[in-house]
Amino acid sequence: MTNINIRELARQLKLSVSTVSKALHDSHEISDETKKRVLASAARLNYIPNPYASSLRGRRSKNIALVIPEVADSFFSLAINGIESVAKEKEYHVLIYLTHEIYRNEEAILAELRAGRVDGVLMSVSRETVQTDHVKSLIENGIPLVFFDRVCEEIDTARITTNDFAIACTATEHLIKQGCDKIIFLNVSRTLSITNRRFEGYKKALADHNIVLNEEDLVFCRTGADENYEIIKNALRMNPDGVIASVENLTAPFYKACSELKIKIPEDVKFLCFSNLEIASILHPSLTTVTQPAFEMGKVAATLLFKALEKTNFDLAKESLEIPSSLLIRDSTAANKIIPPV
Amino acid sequence: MTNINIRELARQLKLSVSTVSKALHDSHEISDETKKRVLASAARLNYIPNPYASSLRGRRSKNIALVIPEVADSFFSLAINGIESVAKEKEYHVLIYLTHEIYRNEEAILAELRAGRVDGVLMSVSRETVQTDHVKSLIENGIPLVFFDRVCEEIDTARITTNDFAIACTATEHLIKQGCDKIIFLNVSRTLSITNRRFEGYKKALADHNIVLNEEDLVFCRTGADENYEIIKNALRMNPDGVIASVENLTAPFYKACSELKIKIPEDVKFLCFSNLEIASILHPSLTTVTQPAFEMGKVAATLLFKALEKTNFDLAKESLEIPSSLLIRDSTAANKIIPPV
DNA sequence: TTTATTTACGAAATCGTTTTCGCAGGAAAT
DNA sequence: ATTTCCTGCGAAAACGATTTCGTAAATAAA
Repeated sequence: MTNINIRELARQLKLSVSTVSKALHDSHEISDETKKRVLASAARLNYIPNPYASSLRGRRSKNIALVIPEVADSFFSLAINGIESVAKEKEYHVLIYLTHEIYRNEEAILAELRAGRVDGVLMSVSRETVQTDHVKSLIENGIPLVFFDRVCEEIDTARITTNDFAIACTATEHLIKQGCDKIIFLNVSRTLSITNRRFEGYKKALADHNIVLNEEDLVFCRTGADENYEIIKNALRMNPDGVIASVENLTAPFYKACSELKIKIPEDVKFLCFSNLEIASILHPSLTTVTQPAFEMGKVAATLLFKALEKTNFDLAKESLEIPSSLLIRDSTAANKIIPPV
Repeated sequence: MTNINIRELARQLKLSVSTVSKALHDSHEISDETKKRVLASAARLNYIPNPYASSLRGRRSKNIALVIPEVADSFFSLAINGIESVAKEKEYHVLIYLTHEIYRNEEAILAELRAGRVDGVLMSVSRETVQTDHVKSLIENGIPLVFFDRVCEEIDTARITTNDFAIACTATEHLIKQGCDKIIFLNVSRTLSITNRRFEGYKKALADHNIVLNEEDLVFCRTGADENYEIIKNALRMNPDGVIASVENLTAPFYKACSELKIKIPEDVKFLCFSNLEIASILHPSLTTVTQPAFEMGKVAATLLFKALEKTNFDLAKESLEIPSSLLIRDSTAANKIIPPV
């Protein structure tokens, strides 16, 4: 029924508990013969060490936490795969926590983690996060944390990001080259570093091409698909010829709004989105995306965290890394055919 | 730096460790005044009990495991939300494990879980799973398990499923009513209970309408999008007028294949898919789906698991539940216009 | 007044490992 | 022949909480 423990194992082998433990850990103190006996017995009896006893004694849990806003977002689900692949290799376990983009959830989660349920934390902050005391407090408690994608700039630890500024600039220039000069930027948060960096890249591209940025060109969306649909419909009334959506889940409301308003993509308005949606290529028109290296970012973040866990004196603060995104040009930003002058 | 423990807390309060522990657990043995003092001190010093010590002593971890094939699938990401919502309420933590549809991964994960890292398990089996010894062994170790969506029929525990058979029948009949009589079924596994039940529902509908089922009408896909694209292209050469895809990730290869072969949906072939994709409605044509109550299923499965954890003598085997899916009819299965006879 | 009961707390055992330390006994060195 | 050094193992002390049991004082019952 319940699991066998090391004492019982020792009793059956007529050895002491400490000898068995050492044999299982392949200690040099134990003869090869004894080791073989112990391992054979352990396998036969299906002995698995109690993880809580090990953690309590060894002060390491073999758990890491993954703190993210949402899981129903392709960036995060791909990143999880990257993280899981590393964790599995290191024989670590992954605890998943969702903030649902709410700061006080994030705060409560990190507070709980301070107790040591996990050895380290991988995190992407919520849209609302401005304060960072909860993160500082965790790190001060000796729990290393690596940010990926959505980071807190002021925290001195590793940040795995992508080139949001540069790629947003490139993407905006792409729209400009395709003939746009009234481009709207759909943001979701005034505080989120990544979308703000994307916005800065967009501004840079406009400035470089002497396009004036009007206040109305920056539109803030919310979390619900329905409200975003309304917000986008409103935004489209300003007759933009290009739209950049800073997050994936604005795609559906955008396509719907265009369809409702009989606005044609890309003829009337060109559209591109920061997205990892696999299905972007079968949308109609197929969607031009800025695609982040989600799996890779997860993998690198996890690898770094494990380095910090394995090596002492490993300074995470010196390990930030930027992995480039790619602009995948598809039909939603195709140039209009030039009607030849008569 | 490191967390304060109960001994230090007791020292500062000039109380014994046991008194402090009891006060924190609101024991009747402790006076209100002392309780107040202890709670105040604990809050001030940011005391959080070491979860491993508690788990070791109390023989419960406050962890549950979620074992699923993939996270990059809308059904599972929505189900995770449902599960997380319950876990959070119960102050439990969720460990996530991915099998990537590989049986031996599933086996290794469950073997590890037998040691007691978690108090209970929520699981959706991989495509490859036929044997069930790993599950039995876990349950025999006293760890309750609840299946959701993809279940093992022969294991005597709670199964949260949806009406795969009935809804597949309904969906197939819908295609028949729309004028199809050569309908192909895209399956992914010979062993997976849910897609097989869907297949049975499809067969029933065909039989009810006196449509002969040819061997070639059942097509098996694989895991990679690219190979599925080829498989589907091949299948389309049989000129079906209807296609049912039993899992979500066949949508993209199907649309691509049709586009490549210049086959029009729904004029040349009507298509529907078992899917929770939110953007089904903005595909072109918008996609008719059989949509499972993913969030609800996750939530119910988790709720049931917690009941089993809280109550003794709660018989999970008697708690299986079926929650109906819905057929969301959109343009990909629209009837052809009837060309009036001259 | 004596005895029973309640109240409020502390000492110590316990959960299952890991690790430090000690100690035999044999081998090697002096 | 004595001392030093390995080798292989066991006893016991952690890790930090919970819980059982014991007990002194205060109160209630007799």
